[in-house]
Amino acid sequence: MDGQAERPASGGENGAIRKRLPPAERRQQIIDEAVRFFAEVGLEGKTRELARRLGVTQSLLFNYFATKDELIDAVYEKVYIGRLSPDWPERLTDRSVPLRYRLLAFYTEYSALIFEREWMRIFMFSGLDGASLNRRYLKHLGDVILHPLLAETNALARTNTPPKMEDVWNLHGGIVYIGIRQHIYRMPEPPKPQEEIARAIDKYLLFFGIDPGD
Amino acid sequence: MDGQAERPASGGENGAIRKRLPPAERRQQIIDEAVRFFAEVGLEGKTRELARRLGVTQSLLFNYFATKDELIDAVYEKVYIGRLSPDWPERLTDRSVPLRYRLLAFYTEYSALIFEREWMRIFMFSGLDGASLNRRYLKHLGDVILHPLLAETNALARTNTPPKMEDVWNLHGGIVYIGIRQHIYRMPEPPKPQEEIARAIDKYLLFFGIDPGD
DNA sequence: AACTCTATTGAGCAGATGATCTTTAAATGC
DNA sequence: GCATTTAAAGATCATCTGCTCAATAGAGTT
Repeated sequence: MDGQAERPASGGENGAIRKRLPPAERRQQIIDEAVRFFAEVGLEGKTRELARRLGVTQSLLFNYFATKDELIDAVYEKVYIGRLSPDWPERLTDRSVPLRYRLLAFYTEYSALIFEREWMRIFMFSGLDGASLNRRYLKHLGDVILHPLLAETNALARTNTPPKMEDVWNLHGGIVYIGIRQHIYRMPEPPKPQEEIARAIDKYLLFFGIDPGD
Repeated sequence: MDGQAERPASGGENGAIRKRLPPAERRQQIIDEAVRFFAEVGLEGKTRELARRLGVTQSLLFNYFATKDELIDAVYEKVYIGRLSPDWPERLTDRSVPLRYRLLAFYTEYSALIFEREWMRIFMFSGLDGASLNRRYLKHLGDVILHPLLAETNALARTNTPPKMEDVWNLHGGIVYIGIRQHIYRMPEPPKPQEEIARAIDKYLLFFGIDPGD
């Protein structure tokens, strides 16, 4: 009933011979492209289109992943894993360093990791989907980053209104929103994101009367 | 080849007679349900499922909307229209009122409008989709709200670092992020959103040395 | 060069999906 | 009560989509 079917590989667009990779390598190749693909079009992207971009047949995908959901799980894993470095909780609570520097260091590194189109979009797609990995990530973020950060702020706050968790979320959200604007809404990148992050942090510290050197 | 086909109406779940509404009313009913439906499952939600929720046949939808895209456009219109009240630019620049009150008034009203699951999620879905209405909305927001707001801040700022557009975006983003957490990531609602908004505003004003009474 | 192993292709199925068109029946006017 | 109008249902199409499986051919071994 078809007569045309798929027709990739065997020479294809470029002259590259793309057949018969070692399975581990092919699997990785598929995941890498799937991350780009799903980040661009969403999790409802079709396997045939993904296969076309890879220059392989659609059926090959199911040789490496039993179902599309399993492929998406691999994409989640690849994207979520390693996004929260395990040494941050320690560094954020190192009181030998002024809080301002700790915050600057954290958000400089963190924004470098998350202000990236693939991460931002897949995070948002999976969030809208209610993916459990997304919820776990946010809980983890709260536990190991934001909550400690509240404690650090509390330890230094000089105002009579004590810092609340919501204040930390506000700091965090204001910074993350830079990436949302850029990668979800595709607005132009702000001139100097690092500077905006620094200002957000200073705003936060000033509100609680925390000196830059504390 | 079917033998079963769709089978809604004619009594259905509840005893309500649902046939033969006036076209304008039916059209509105479809749009209303479509907003809820697409907000929940995304724009790739299937017309058959939407029809099932409405208790009508899938083919009826195409009696009111030529294509699914046309229905989605109607959803966009319903959701986006009236979200930015036209009198805000005026009220935001009324210098007889302290800036703090103007900001409080604006964000109290604005958050009441946008901290709503349907809006938040359809806005995000359409943003990820690159919908032109989404881009126009953000441009409009920048032009009629945020840019004037920068001018107002500038007029009152007492610090030597002048306010920048990015500062306004940071204020805005930090507030909007409250709704994102709640409706996109489905985290629990903060205890008192209004209070958090007030604190975000005060942080902003304090950073530029603007007195609450100014 | 023949042989083996298995990564990859090619063909196709079953169910889903947007859309079309004919038929049915609810409301209205006479 | 009957005819007319048209909202809604019912049937169905062409295509798409995730997935399966037998056939093919690339690369290493002998």
